[in-house]
Amino acid sequence: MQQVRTRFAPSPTGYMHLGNLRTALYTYLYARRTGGKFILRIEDTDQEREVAGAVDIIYKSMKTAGLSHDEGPDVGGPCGPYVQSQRKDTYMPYAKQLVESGHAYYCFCTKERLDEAREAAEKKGETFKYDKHCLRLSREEIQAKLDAGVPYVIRQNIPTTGKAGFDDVIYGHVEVDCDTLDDNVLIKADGLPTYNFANVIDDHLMGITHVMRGNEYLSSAPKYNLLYEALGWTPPTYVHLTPVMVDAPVLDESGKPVLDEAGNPVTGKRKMSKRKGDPSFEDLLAQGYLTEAVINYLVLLGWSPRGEREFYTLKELEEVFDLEGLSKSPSVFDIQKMNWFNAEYIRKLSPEKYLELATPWMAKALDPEKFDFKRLAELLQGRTEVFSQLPGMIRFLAELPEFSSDLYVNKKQKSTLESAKTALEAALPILEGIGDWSETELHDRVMEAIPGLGMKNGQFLWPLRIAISGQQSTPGGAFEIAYLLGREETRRRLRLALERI
RNA sequence: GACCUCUUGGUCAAGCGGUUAAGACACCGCCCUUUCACGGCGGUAACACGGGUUCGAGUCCCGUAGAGGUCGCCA
Repeated sequence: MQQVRTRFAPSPTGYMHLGNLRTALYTYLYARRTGGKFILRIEDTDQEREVAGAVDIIYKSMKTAGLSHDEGPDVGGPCGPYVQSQRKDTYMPYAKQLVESGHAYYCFCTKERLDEAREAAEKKGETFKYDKHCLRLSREEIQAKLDAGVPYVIRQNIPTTGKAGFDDVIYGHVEVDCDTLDDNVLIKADGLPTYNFANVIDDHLMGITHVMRGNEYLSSAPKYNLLYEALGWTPPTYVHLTPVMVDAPVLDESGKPVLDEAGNPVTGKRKMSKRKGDPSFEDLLAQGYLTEAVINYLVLLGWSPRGEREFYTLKELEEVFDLEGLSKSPSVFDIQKMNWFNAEYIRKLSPEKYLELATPWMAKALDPEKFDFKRLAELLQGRTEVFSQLPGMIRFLAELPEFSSDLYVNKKQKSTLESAKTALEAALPILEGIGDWSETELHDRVMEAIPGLGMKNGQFLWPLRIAISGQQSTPGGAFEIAYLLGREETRRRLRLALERI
């Protein structure tokens, strides 16, 4: 059997879409699973949209995601160059070949003429289709214009009758009437190929066996197959992947949320889009998501291993990924499940690794000189969903927040304003009598004193924690918080609380 | 508008003619507990609709509706 060759062919936009990353992931996994080759190709035939440094971002994202390619611009390979703008000269001969065989033709129509025609069609409520105007030109007329240097494009000559179709692994056989298809531009006036042409030529020349890409290409795939036929080539196996969606508030033209009769924002599903504020892979990493978690979540968004297992490393995915598990319908990116995956991966980190990753985030809220980050990290690890939440969780240690006395009242802990006051009054001397300010000392001295006060543990400890933290929930109990704050600050906060209660 | 595609709980999804229609996230309740979280146990919640085919349909076929995509000298 022929060796599988897959390719990921992004155009350099300056960031890695989550949808693109997932496509890259599936493409990579399929190659690895089958023992094939994974190729990276840069599709930069649109000179006007060039973004500086964008190609480096692609390399970087692929690298951090762990998707290593066997061939590509940076690592080379037998089918190079792997950047389309550097392959400029390879396309024209094929275009000319198609012109010779009647599958393509020169077109000298100006943009103005086309725009007018497009507008006119639109006004009549019709779909614009190029009218094959230039197909009627004689050989001599064409040559004359060419010699005169009239700008031209080369268009695909699509039959006016019959059907065009292709087979897709996910969607099966798809077929359309040729007369619904437009004569695409193959070679632009600047001499560079369009995507429509370049992808066919390059996929063939690079020996791509499985074309995996977003299903926005589903409607144009029949045209590509026509090209393969015209060139006498065997089409690749197509795998059209569903888009990654988000369920987000619908915005009107001015960017304001659309409201329903009740005044609630209307939400709707749409494709994820960086431009509309949805996070890219880089954004997620910057917010403190772990790449392993992102990969794991993403791979299951649109693909199912059909078991109950849902935790996979990249290595493990390379063993089990298949095309059969790919889904047909779009999937909605759910940040809650993403967070859950992230939290699970964070819990699995070694304490050392966690401390290392959490330190910069903790330092945004606390002075590392003044707080025991190691202990804090131990308390925080099981409670971290996303690292960016950390500063907000620990800021109270640096500065006591304003809080209402209502916080002292807790039914389950049997804590009332009165019992809280009693507890705090009793707590002060106990804490002041502690010699070694450690968690065990704090724990032991306080716990042995509570029964003598005729109180329940919760009745005493709840208000104590509230008094020194000012928050309903904290990453740790009263003893941990007291330890982290230190003797002086704990005493200061306790006195303050007694004044205010 | 035309063409193509899709449709199982709020979300991700299993299911490939016979199941009490899995599992996960989220949500709710209980337990554990000095808070929250973790963990354990339990719960609410789905086959878009209408016709067929069949002894039997979430699974096959046809309509309808809804959703997505395409209709660029962008990719």
